[in-house]
Amino acid sequence: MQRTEIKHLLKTEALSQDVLVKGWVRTFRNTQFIALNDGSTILNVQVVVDFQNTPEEILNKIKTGACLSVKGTLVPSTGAGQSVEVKATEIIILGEADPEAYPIQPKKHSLEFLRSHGHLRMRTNTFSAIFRVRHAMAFAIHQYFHERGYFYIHSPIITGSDAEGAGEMFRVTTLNLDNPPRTEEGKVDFSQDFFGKETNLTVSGQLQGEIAALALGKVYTFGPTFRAENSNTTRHLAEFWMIEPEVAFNEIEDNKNLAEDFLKYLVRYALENCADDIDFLDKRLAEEEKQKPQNDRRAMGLIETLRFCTENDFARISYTEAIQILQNSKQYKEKKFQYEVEWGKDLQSEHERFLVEKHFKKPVIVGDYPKDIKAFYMKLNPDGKTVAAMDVLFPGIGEIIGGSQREDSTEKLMKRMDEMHIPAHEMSWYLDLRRFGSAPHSGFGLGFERLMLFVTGMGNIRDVIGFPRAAKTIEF
RNA sequence: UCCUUGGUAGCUCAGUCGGUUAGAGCAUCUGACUGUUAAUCAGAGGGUCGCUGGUUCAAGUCCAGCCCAGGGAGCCA
Repeated sequence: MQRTEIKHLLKTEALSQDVLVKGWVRTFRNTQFIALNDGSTILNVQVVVDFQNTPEEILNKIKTGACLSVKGTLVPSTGAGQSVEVKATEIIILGEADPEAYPIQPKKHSLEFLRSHGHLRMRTNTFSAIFRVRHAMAFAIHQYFHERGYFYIHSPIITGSDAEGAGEMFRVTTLNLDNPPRTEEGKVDFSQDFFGKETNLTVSGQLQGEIAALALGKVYTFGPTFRAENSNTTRHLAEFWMIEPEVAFNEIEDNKNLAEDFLKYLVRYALENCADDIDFLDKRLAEEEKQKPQNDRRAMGLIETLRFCTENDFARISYTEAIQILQNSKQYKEKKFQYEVEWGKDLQSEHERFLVEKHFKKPVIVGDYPKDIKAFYMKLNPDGKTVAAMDVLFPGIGEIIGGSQREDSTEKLMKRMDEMHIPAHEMSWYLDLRRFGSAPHSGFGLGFERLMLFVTGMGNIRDVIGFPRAAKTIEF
């Protein structure tokens, strides 16, 4: 007999037909009612046990976490919580779960506790919901770009370029670290390493994306990204997934339009395609918020926040305007900001949060940053002081997207590289993109897990990736 | 890396001014009940108080160092 997935079973008309379901016990109530879940949906199916005619040794093994195969008939439920249920005729224990030893019991567990039992946490409602949504978001990303004629580019994981300038890198080597070969000056001789030079894990697929965009027009990458920063926060990982579209002929405004349309599409996709899971996560968040003091609570619930995001235009301001808004704020005048607000200095988290959560109360795109606080490849504006950069700031998360129009003038790019001490000889291929058939082009990077934080309402980035890698954290 | 708050039963936490035998809820086990929705009721078992050292007649409680975790900051997506 074919197994029916619970997701489909719950939408089936109950006509006392024979069915086979398999799944894991969530709770066993009253020696009679099993809440069974098989991961296909957050919803459980209720299995009704004829306990008087079921052997004791089977009944004793129906415990939270145990895996069952159940044959029975699908009937309308007389109970209130569900429309259909399975009257069991045969129960087979596929895998026992000793309740004395199994850590996941039908009670509220803290996220920290579940994080420390990472191999079992996907069996909970919260985490199964998160990972179904994560799949849906990954799928929606490909669908969005595919429908619009973008090409998916596989940027390399190992890079020989050390000029990407996005933080600390993980070294890739096959050299014997106990006794590496040395040059005459006593330095490690990387010419004897596997690739014949120093290599690292990628910190960005952007530069390769630019190569592809200036040939194929519209491209994107979606892959793992590695940063060896010793950062210990709720929004940083050492290994994370990043989406980086890169588009020839797009100028900075086109880039902002793409970012806004893309994010709204993804959020709408989650609302439309993950309703049960989002609904659960909405309730979970509401429960969690209840525990907090009144003025620490979010202004809106999860679903409300997501709808709001899809229905309203993002605010768009320049860095210079942002500084003015901050300097005219009550907080600034009352010296409530810990860090200085001054043209030329980067916006701090507290400033970004003020703009998004207090002033505009919606997503904000900040553009035209001072050139000195941004990367060398960003296009210099006519004022000679700012660059065509853009950061998309989201409530509760901060920077979810960072992007820019790229400098397409060989001369200006070389000047910037010189000023920022980036060795031109190592980047000749990058300069060639400007030297031959240069074109205006733009792109951005979206942190996949930061998107996941927003869509699921979770607070810690380690809870929206299956197997988090961070400083001093690597398991499984 | 810095700041900050924590570490007490399987989990979540309480533990007063340093003072007798370290408590509660949930989970677990046993029994009762049997159309329940994290079922309910009764009872039972369960502790290296993060680790090391110090102060003291006496330390879960005070002090120092270390380890681990949460939150915030920096860096960034």
